[in-house]
Amino acid sequence: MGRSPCCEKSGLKKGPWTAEEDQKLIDYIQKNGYGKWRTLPGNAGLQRCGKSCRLRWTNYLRPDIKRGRFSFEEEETIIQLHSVLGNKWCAIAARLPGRTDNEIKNYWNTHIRKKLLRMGIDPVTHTPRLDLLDISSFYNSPRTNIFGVQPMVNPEWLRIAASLLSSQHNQNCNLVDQNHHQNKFGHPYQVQENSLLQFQNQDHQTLIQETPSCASLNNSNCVPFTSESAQLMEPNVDQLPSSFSHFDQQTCHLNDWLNNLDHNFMANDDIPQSTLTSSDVDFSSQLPNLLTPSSSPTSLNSSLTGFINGSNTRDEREISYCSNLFKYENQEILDSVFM
DNA sequence: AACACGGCCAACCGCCTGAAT
DNA sequence: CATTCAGGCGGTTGGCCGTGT
Repeated sequence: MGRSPCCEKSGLKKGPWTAEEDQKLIDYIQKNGYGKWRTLPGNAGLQRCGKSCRLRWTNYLRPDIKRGRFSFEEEETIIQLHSVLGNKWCAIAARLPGRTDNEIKNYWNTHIRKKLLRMGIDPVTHTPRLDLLDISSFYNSPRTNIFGVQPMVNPEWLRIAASLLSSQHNQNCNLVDQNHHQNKFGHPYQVQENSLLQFQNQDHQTLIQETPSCASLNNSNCVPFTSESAQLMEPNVDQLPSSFSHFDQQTCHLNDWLNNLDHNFMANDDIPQSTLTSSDVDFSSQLPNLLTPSSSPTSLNSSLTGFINGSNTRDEREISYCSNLFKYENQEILDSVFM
C-alpha cells in the first residue's frame, strides 16, 4: 500500500513562503529546536506541511547557510566530488560548509554541467565525450582538416591513449575495491585485465594503482570527512585517509609519469591491438576540440594552451597527455605554430 | 514599450530507508 | 514479520527576472 503524500491534506498552503511565515518558523525553531516536522507546523501556527517547513528551514532559513556565488575553489571541489560520488548532492554538500544540497544541485545543473559540456567532457562520466567526431571524420572533413594533410596521428596510439584514459577513469572511482569489482560506493566498474597497464613497468603500474582521484582535494575549502558525512557515503569509509596532503607527492609522481609516458610509447611502438579492451574510450574524439576551422597559428596556440591550462586537476592531466601526444604526432606543424 | 525567450532557483513531488509499532 | 510513518534524498517543475528583439 502506497503512502499518501504528506501535503495531500486540504487547507495547507503551497508555493513561495511569505516573510511572516518565515518569521513564524524561525521563532518557533529558536524556541523549541527543529525536528518533529509533522507536528511542527501546527505548533508554530503555520498552514504548511511538515515537509515544506523542513525544506524551507534546511535550504533557506538555517543560520549557517552561506549565501552568494560559488568560489572557484568551491566549484573545483564540487567537480572533484561529483566525479567520485555522482549525483549524491547530500554527500557533496556535507563537504562544503554552508552550502545546501539543493543549492549545489542547482549550481551543477545550471553552470558546471554546461561548462563541462563546452569543454567536451561528459558531466556524468567526467571523461571526454564519445559523441563528438571520430578521428576519421575529423580528418576527412574539409571543415575540420585545417591542415589539408593526411592523418599524422597513429590510430593505434590513440587507442592506447584511450585505454589510458579509461584506466585512469576507473582508478578515479575513488578507493576502488579490487576484490569486489566495484568502487566504495557500490558502483560496478570494469576490470581491464588486458589494459595498457600490463605494458608499463612495475613502478608505473604501482603508481597508477596508487593514484587517487582525490589527489587535488587538498584545498582550503575541502574539510576532512566527518564521521557523519562519512556515514552518508559508505560504511567502509574508515579506509579513507584523514588528510589528503600526502597525495600531493603522488600527484607529482603522476605528472612525472605522464611526462615519461611518451618515451614508453615510443619504446613500445609495437603494442598489439589485442591488449585493448572494448570499453576503450574513443580518445580521438577529443582532438577536434583543439582545433577549429578558423584556427590561425595564433588562435591555435591560444586555444590549445587555454585548453590545457583552462582545465584542472585530473582532467588537466588527461587532457595534457592528450595534447602532448597530439603535439608529438604533429610536431612539425605545431613547431611552426608555437614558435 | 511590449513581447518572447531562456536562465535560474525555490519549492514541490515521489521514492527510499530505517525506526517504531 | 508486516505495516505505518517520519525524515531524507534526488529529480523535476513553475514562476520570476533579466536580456534581446
